[in-house]
Amino acid sequence: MRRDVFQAIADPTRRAIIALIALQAMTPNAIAEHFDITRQAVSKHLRILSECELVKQEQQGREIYYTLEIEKMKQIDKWLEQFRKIWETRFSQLDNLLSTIKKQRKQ
Amino acid sequence: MRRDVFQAIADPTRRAIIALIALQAMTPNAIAEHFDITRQAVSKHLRILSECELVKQEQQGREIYYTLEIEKMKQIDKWLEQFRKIWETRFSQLDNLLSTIKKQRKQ
DNA sequence: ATTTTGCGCAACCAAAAAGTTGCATATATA
DNA sequence: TATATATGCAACTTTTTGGTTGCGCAAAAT
Repeated sequence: MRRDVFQAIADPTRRAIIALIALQAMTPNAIAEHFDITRQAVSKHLRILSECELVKQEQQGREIYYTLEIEKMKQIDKWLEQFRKIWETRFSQLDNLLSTIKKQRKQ
Repeated sequence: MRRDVFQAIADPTRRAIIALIALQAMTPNAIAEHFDITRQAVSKHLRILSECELVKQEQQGREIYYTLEIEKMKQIDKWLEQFRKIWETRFSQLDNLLSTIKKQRKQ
């Protein structure tokens, strides 16, 4: 089973769950109330998020609170780094171009 | 068909293609040479990337060069922003904690 | 003019994903 | 103790995905 962070955030429901529990730990039932799908479907999403270590569980009596492992999100940030470098370079190139034009106009 | 950037980067082959053409525009055949899949499979991936506007095509005779629309990648960056805020807050909280401990040790 | 090459598109297939219902289990509560 | 609640797990269904092969068309090369 191919389970990575990128696959985890591919599903819009999962992205919504992530954003939801980022603010505070929640139980599957509480999460399910925010969506039009059954609790079991939410549970499945949570299992996928667990499998790629994006969430962790905290048992509290018969309730299980799910919290976001925000550190794992940095993995996406890290992958994005290479592109951030490119768009920053392009921006500075544009910046150079603009200042060159400016100089030429002064002459 | 639900086509967004997050779904586009879910597939590892697609992520590799994105990284590949980020550096320079390439034709489907040239891209396919980097992988163990057929040109048609690459073509399909390129179509998905096109549909969510992550790549654009440039016809040159019978060849079609695919280039990355790097601006679109910022959409992921933007989504990540909300979490970046959280982990930066946590970091500064840890920072506060550490400096508090430091102060207490001095007393 | 004929052949080769580069490409997209359609049909098909197997595997995976996303959802459902039903059930078992453990913890609260009456 | 009996009942209600919170959850996970298994079986099943439908849709989506990632791949294939086979085609047709247009541009290059021969």
